[in-house]
Amino acid sequence: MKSPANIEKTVAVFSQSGIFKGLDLDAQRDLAEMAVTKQYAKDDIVFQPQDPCDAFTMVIEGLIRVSRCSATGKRLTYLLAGPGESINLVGPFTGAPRDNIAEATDDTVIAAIERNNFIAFAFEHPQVIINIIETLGQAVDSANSRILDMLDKRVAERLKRVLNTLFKKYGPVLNFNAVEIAELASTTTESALRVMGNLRKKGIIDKMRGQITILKPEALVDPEIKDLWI
Amino acid sequence: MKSPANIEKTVAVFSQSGIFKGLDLDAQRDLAEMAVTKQYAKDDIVFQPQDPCDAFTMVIEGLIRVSRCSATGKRLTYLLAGPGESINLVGPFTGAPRDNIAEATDDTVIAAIERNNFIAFAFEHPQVIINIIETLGQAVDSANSRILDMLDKRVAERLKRVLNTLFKKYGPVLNFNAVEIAELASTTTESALRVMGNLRKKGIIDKMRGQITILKPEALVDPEIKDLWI
DNA sequence: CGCGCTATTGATGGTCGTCAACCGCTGTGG
DNA sequence: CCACAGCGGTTGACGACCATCAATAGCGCG
Repeated sequence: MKSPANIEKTVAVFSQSGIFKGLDLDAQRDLAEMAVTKQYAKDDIVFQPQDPCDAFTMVIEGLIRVSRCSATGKRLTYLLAGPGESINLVGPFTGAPRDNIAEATDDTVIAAIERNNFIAFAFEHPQVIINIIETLGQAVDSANSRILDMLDKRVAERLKRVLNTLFKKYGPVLNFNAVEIAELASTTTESALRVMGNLRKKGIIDKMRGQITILKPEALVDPEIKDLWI
Repeated sequence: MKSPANIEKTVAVFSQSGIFKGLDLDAQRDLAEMAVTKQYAKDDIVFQPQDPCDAFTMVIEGLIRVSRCSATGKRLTYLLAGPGESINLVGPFTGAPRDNIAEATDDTVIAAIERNNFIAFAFEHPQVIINIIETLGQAVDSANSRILDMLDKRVAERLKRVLNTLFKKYGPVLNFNAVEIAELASTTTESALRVMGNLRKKGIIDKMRGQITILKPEALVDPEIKDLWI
């Protein structure tokens, strides 16, 4: 759990993360010493609505989907956290539960830092606080931008934006199925499938079960539109 | 500008605010001494997209609307800031411009604290940082909840939610016109008008030019649904 | 008094959510 | 090793909801 190799791996991820980037190496190593790593298998639940928050959590390896459900069971995915991304920026400061659910979409390793230790560390390193606030600002902007998209974009355009964002983040081969794409584009599975059917006919993407391949990324780009933050 | 009466007024607002609540009085007074108050008339613009942020800003009196525009000119209002609410929680920490526009909807007085002074103060009073992060968390949750509402609620339900939230925040007499309500409910002016026409026929609200009166607040409540944060 | 903005209501059509049926994998259990 | 269940993918038909356009009326301000 606390083997030197483990610590080094954790430090390596921290140093590339949006939150801890730029801290001096000693501080990052102190932090890594405080971290406990945990393993999750595909589809394991990392936290649920109602769970209080007792630890800051960052993905070391793999991918975690953070989403929120409506009363009628529709699901909105608002964060896909890969290595170096945190799945709970607010929780450690308040300890309170939120309405989100976090699930591993792959075999995943996380680093968890007990909330009080994390808070103490953050206040000793103000840049960490600033990074957190900046990231939360991006989350707010991204959510508002999705609302505007729903007002004046059709499903096809929203979906292209999602695919383009995923392409920039993960490259041309995307391991997502239609349900997951729909939850990112705020639409239904059927509509997502229909639109992707068109994109396939046009030779812009290809796909097989659970996998989408972007063939012509340039066809997805809408100039004037910023990427999403997910 | 820095008359004792002014300072006292500012302290009084700070002490009721979500961000500075609970700080000891000396600290609040120190902060108020740093603040510069400014007046805005109805429809004045407080900041615009592209404006860098150089001061933390809190409303002392009046009301400021913070919204964001889409490429096609649609506008989404995501914050109505009254006394004790801040209109830029992220900006002071990054200094960077964002895509929001802030306008006074009434004659309004704000307190502005130069960004570096504010940051220094916040780091000396960690509770302020925690309050800011908690508030940003509410903003993210509220935005996501609006997205879910657009997926599985009809315009009538969204609008009732908006009216109910405004009622709780401002009481039964609301000085908003149909355009402003539409921008809060993510719909068009016509639809907002139509729905409010129905509510009037049912005796739930009354309205005249630029003013809505809630007659039966209980008819707006949807159990199971939390209030919005706007 | 006339211009402009808000309110109001009607008519129309498009988008897309919903329901339903079907196909082809894939993995499991007999 | 095969059969079957179950899930993801695919396509079609239908219709509700609501954005859009349009036309008009009322109020306020210079």
